[in-house]
Parts: sequence; structure tokens; C-alpha cells
Amino acid sequence: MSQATTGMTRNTRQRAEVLALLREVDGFHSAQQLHQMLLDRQARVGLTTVYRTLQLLVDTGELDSTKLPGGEQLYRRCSQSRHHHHLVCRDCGRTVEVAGSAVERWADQVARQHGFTDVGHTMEIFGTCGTCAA
Amino acid sequence: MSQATTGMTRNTRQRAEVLALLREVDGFHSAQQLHQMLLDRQARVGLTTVYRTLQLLVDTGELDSTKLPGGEQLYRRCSQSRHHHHLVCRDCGRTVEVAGSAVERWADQVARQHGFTDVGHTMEIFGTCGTCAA
DNA sequence: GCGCTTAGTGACAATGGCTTTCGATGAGCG
DNA sequence: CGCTCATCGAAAGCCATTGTCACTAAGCGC
Repeated sequence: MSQATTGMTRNTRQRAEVLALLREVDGFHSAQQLHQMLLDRQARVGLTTVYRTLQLLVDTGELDSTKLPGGEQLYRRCSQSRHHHHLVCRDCGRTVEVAGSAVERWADQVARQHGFTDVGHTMEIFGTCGTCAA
Repeated sequence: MSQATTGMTRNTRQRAEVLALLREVDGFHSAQQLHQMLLDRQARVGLTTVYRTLQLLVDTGELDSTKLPGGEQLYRRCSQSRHHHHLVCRDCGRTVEVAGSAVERWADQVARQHGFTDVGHTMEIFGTCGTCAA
């Protein structure tokens, strides 16, 4: 329950499959998409397990996740461990990671000014990327 | 389709009921909560209509909405028409509206730097308010 | 007032992402 | 090898929200 090393206790085939896939794909994908990709490559993994594994990886900080306005959650492997935000193209899904330390500080400060503690925040930027604008 | 005044074309009893309720309650409430309140006060309005009316009001800028991490959407009447963000207490739901023009500018600027156009963003701050911390 | 047109309504079904359930499976230890 | 318990996964459940479509009534012209 408190393995400080990986956070994952058992090495199962299913987790290996999910990790292998994540190593190969770029950009954000939904759990459902990833599950379908696994099926396509003949990897026999249940949707439930995909969800569980992804959540596990997010919790241990090995995955990066973002939430679309519609509520759907997207995942991709972390390219930078620092906290950051996403600039996502509405059309093609292309994603740029942006550091926003100024925003972080602002959010924390505003919250504290109002007596809030244990502060967290969400911030996503949406737009149409140059390619899709054409 | 382009009434610049209200945006609402017909005055129905149901819309009046929803508006009347919104005028009386403070803070954010979900569509479901509002619907239940309407039933409690003997106002006969369908859930579908509540959703439609709320969306209509959000579109015309008369209502303010925010989305919980869980995906549930909350509404309340606008206290300020300028664009702003929310600082929400995780426990009691108390909400503070915060202007964040610096954040707006930052988001726009970052997006444009990456060639993105038609830029929008979402930002919510969560925390535990002073009262709930005790 | 009186129709008529059509926006608006609402009971119900459907959607969709995600979670729960619970019996089956297999990883890893001794 | 045998055992135990974390893990798996098919199916059912959850739940806010949206779609369907027959019905209702707002408000216009008369």
C-alpha cells in the first residue's frame, strides 16, 4: 500500500499492454479510444481495466490528463512533470503544453485572499490551430 | 432569430416560473435542483424545459454557469456581466466571483503565440473555505 | 374575440462516459 | 507447487444531459 517506487504492485499483462500503447501514441486520447486501439492491436484488455490503469497512472503522476468541456477525460503520457496547462485545438485535438506559473500564483493568491485553503484549479485553453483555420 | 433585446421570443408560464425562482435563490444550483425547487413550489415545469431555459439564458448571457469537476453544471443569475471566474468551496459550494483580466490576457496571448485563433478558455479555482476548514 | 401558425412544452427514451459489482483469474511469495 | 489476494472484466448501474414527437398555447392577423 505504500510502495514509494512505482506505485504499481503487480505487473500484469494488461498493464503492460496499456503502457506499451501509451508509449507509442502521441497526444491526448480518451479511455475509450485507447481501449479501441488495444482491441485493434489484438490486445485483450477490458474497458474497466483501461479506466483503472489510466486513473492509477494519473494518481502516480505518470500520466497527464485533461477534461474536455463535454466532460470527457483525455490522457497522455507526461512530457513534463511540472504542473502545466493545455492549449487544445477544437478541431484536430492538437495540444500544446503551456507553463503558467503566473496563473498558478494568481489562483493561489486569490483563493487565500478569500480565506480558502487546500487550493486547486483547472484551466484549459481552447482554440482553432493554424492548420485547421485554413 | 436576432432579437438584440431579450433573445426570448415568447413569454411562457414555464419560463416565468424559472426566472422567478432564479430571482429568489442565491448561489449556484444544478438544473436538477432547480427543477426540484420548482416542483416543491407547485410550479409545473418539466425537467427538459428547465434545461432548455437555463441553456437559453446562458446563451443570452443572462445566466452564469460553472461546471463541477464531476461534470455537473451549475447555474445562477449573473451578478456581473463581465467575464469572470469562480472560486468554489469543495464542501459547501460557496462561490466567489473573481475577475481575472490578467488571466484572460495571458490565455489569449499564449494561444495567439501558438497560432491559435478563436480562443476561449475555462478556469475554475477550488478550495476549502474558511468556514468549512473548521 | 377567433383561428392559425409555430414556438414551446414535457413524458419518456436514449445517450454516453464512467463506476460498481462480483465471480473468475493469475502474479508472486514461501 | 499451492495459496492468497490483487487484479481482471463482462455486464449492470449510475446520472446528468439530450433527443423524440405528439401535444399545447403564445401572439399575430383578422
